[in-house]
Amino acid sequence: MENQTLHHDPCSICKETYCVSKISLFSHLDREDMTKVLKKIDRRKYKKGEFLFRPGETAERLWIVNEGSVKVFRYTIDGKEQILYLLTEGDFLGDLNLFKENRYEYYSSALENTRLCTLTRKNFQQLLLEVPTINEKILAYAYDRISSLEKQIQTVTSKDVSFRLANFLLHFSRHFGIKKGEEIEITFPISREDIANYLGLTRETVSRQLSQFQGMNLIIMEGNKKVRILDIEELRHLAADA
Amino acid sequence: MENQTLHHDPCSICKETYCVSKISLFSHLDREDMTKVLKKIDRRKYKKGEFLFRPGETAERLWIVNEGSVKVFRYTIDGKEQILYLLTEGDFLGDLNLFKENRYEYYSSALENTRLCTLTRKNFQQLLLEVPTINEKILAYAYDRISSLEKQIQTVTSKDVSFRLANFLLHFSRHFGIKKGEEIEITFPISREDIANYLGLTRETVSRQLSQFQGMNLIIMEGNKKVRILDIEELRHLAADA
DNA sequence: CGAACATTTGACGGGCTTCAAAAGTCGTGG
DNA sequence: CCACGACTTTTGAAGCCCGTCAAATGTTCG
Repeated sequence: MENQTLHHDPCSICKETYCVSKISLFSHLDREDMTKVLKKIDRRKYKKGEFLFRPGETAERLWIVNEGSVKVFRYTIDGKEQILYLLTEGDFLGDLNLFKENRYEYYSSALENTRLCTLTRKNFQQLLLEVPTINEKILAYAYDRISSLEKQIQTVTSKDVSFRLANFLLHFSRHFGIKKGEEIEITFPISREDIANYLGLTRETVSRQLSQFQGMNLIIMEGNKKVRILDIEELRHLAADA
Repeated sequence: MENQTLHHDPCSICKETYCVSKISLFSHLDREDMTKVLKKIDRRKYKKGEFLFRPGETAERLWIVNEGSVKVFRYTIDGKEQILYLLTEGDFLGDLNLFKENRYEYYSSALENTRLCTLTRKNFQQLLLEVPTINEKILAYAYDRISSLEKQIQTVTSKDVSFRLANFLLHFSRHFGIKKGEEIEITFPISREDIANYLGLTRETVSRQLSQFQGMNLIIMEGNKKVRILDIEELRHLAADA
């Protein structure tokens, strides 16, 4: 057996650094700086449906998704959920809130059982002083987030449901897709209703459009959480994704 | 006459610093730093309809609207304009593009005859070194822009046209509104079609909803570019604006 | 295995889009 | 300053698509 070094299991080290090394904010750091970050981190577990925070609570933490997924949402005037962000492994949340004293304006809850790494405001600010390169990363991230919101606006203002849903499927296939031969298999952490709330539609409409995609041989649905993409070219075409 | 100091007209100084002092990026600067900025600025005029830039052009400038207004937009798959930003006096554009080497992904054109102040990439980067406080302002600005995009998503995903348009009118009354007694008078730089493209609707729908607002005695329309708001309370109510 | 929950499917109604035409507005040149 | 033409806006009518409500089917998890 290769157990000689079990007391020094590389995997335990690996796991320790895990949430830190996989987010873009920190992934460029060397071993030494990485350790500085690690020491400041709290680990938390949330069960499916539990809230990370609610509107009005003071924003005090940087949240990093280590395992699982999380949604960020508000309610529209007609009482429907509007999902703004879907976060998965390596995504983070709350960084910009730490540059001002302020309160959350939306809800966040776990979509499945989820592990998070968090940094308090104090620790985060201290870190910025110790490792100034993180500042640049934050600006780059803000820029990405703006681009993605701009894209989401373009998606949700479109009247065309197939366009919206095709965009959604492509977006998710990049995050969750696993290539299996010609096909791409996606396992969603979210329900039809969540998809609908993300796209500003109803669950029935999402359901109908997915069935139609299946009828067109673009996808095959397996159970409620799995989709196999058969014809990604045609899906790209529908999504006007060049 | 009060012409003794005409050779030293305070207004000419005022005008020189104008575009610089009125944008949030620079408004906190002292006289000395302000002068550093001023020296680097180019002034440009654009006629109504002229393009500031188009997709694919390299992003090389920070744009500041000194007088007039500008729209930033893309086209949807069905060939309709989707307006992302409407900028007026004191707004600026292109700052985040200067942190990366990149190209514009949208169009920008003048909505009326417009004066702009611009800074080249080189001058902007030099300025950041000379006046580091500007960095913080940029992050604060990015945060605001994210908030406003999030709000726009909430607006455009709403099915309710009166909600969307009420939000739009309130948004504009803050920028363009002039209080006249009980009323607020707004002079739009944009057409009905532009409003529609901003809200993801058609010009007919916007037209009909404005007529309905007029019928409800919330507004009075005068010509095509002027609206007087009679009952801002009810408009706020419709916009779910607390 | 069964109950709670999620998804699918169908039928219907309403509101926005589309197409079309009329009315209004704006700018230009005489 | 007025008149004309181009353009924008308004209004009307019809059609389609999504939302809503309801019921059936499927799925998940204790």
